[in-house]
Amino acid sequence: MTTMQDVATRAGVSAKTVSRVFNDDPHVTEDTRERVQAAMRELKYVPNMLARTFREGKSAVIGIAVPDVADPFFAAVTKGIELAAREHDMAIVVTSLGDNPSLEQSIIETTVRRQIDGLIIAPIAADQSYLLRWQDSFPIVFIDRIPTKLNADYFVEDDFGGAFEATQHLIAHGHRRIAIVGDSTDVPTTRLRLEGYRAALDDAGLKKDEELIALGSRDADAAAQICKTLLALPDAPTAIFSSNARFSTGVFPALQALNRTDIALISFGDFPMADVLQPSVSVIDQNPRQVGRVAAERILARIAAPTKRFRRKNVIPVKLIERQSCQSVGALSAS
Amino acid sequence: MTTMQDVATRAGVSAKTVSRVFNDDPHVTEDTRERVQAAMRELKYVPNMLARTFREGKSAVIGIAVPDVADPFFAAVTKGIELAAREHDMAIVVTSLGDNPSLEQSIIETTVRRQIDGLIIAPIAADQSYLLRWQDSFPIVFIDRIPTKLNADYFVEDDFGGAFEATQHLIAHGHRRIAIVGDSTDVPTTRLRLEGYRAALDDAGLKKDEELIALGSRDADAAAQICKTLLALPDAPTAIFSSNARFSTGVFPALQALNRTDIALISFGDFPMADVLQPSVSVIDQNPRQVGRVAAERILARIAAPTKRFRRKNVIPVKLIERQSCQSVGALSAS
DNA sequence: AAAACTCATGTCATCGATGACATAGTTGCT
DNA sequence: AGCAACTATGTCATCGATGACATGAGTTTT
Repeated sequence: MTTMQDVATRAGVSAKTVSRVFNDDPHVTEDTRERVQAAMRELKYVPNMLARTFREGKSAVIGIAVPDVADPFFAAVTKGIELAAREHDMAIVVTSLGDNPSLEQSIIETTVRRQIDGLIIAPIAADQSYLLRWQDSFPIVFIDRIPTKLNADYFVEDDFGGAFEATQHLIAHGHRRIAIVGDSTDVPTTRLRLEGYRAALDDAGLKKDEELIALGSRDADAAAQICKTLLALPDAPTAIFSSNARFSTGVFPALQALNRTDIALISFGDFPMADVLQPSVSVIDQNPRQVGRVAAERILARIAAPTKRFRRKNVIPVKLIERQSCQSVGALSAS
Repeated sequence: MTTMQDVATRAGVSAKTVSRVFNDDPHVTEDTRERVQAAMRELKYVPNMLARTFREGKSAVIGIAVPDVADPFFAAVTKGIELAAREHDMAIVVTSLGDNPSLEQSIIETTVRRQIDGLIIAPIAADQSYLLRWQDSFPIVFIDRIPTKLNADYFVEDDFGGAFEATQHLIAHGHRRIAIVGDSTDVPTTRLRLEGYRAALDDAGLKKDEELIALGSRDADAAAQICKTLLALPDAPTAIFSSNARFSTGVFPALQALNRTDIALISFGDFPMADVLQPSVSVIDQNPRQVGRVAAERILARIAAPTKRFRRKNVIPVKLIERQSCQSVGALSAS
């Protein structure tokens, strides 16, 4: 590997001068500059970022930790972060936390040792207090899920509002027995969505039936399974509110397999092909790319102005995209 | 930030001894070890990876460059790489190349400056000779697309075979006018798939009609558009071979919008919900996660044994997943 | 013409961890 | 006892780039 010293020797100057040329320092004669640049070209000099960043103590890297990079939602978030980061010559190191909350801390800590300049995290555990000690080393921004036992910036979707709207939408279409399918209430997101669901039922004066609250699934398959159980109930639901997109990709096929596309479905979170399924699935759209972008911009803003004050809690509005899956049976077949 | 020197002072030893304790060097008395460990705990010492890796000249990072991290295929590849990398305590830095080939080189070069230990790339440009000079610094592995103007390891799917099989499958279902939709033949992948398609037609003694070869689209929307054009042809195709999954997510809705789900469709590359669409879409499955894993393992193997020889060209078999979209009209409506 | 000032360039130290080597103290063996 | 072998620990240099400061040559000022 070619170093500045190599270039310096070749050009007959000191390493410092090479550094100056490289960094466009005006205090270099045109003549020297050209000789150095020629030497750089000949030796194909490439700066060693590791040395530079080591000296600065910073790595020009933003760490990203999400439950699963392959999940379309988080993949889109990642893309949003990446695009924003690139505008500031920052790279991103990405990590999947998986679904075992007890591993979260150690996975994060290996990331953090790399002297990242900022961390964007969608946590899976029920306690992020371990991040406290890092907070004055670099900015930390939570996305999708609020931090627990820690104060930090966060950008979350309007979980309560979205769930409320989704449920209300089902009610408006005449549904009275509405089930909710989701993961664990350990996840703050799910908790809030459940609350939104409950509030909408209350609002409409509907009875809340605990047997229609089907939480606790771990993946799409489990969601599909629980969906079958729900429909086998003596007093089965006529509509399902799927509290996240991942589960919707399990619930929809389950309904289809049972030939029960008469059951209304609405999903918190858009998902690929939701608009071309039959029936197309109404969703609460979260704009993940935007979430990623604003989170990254917050990190960058905090790096640029460490003392400035920012709004901690940021709720990103969600949008109901109405498709066919909530239409009443009559309306659907008539279409 | 706490350094080894801080810990050393606190424990009344030299920094080197702290280093020894940290690295489990046996030449430390139990007594000293404990004092140092206590000091580390009190000061919450965390090693500075940047310093370590700078000294080693390596960063314990694998660089990944793909056209788009948010694309489900590449997201899955990334996941596969990440899981393999983590087993070796390596992090991944991810970069999207976008769709402008002329930017590829500069994007890669910013990644490469970070002294990555290996690079996994799915290129978008038509010339990777610029990577030549890096080849003896760290292993480079191509995925999905073979390198151009460069010799390097690659792991690609069986493009020719898969396309052949897909086309043959359509022929077996009675189709005689089969269109192919894809991006540019600048992409080797597409070129090979086109060849597979042509070979299958030849094999069956079918006439190859140039107007059915609809390449050149840049995204799903363009693919949808071209699909409409195809169907408006006087002698329109009865089947479409979509040469990649991304485009299939454009073609399918287009067919549906035109109410032409009688047109058979097969997709090179599985995509989310393909199995629950109506009709469900037959695909050539590529197993992206596996592609990611083997690519990462090759990187790791090359790092571990720099002189060992490996097979350069690796073709990963693909698998036809038969669903409904190629069934003849009669069969489908009867199902 | 001497003093003051510019400007190009160089020298040295530094960032944190760690190899190479040094040193002082201890144990073991004849 | 005397010397080798070993052990615990320390000192120094190093990785590459770059800030702080130094130097020396040339230029301006009075």
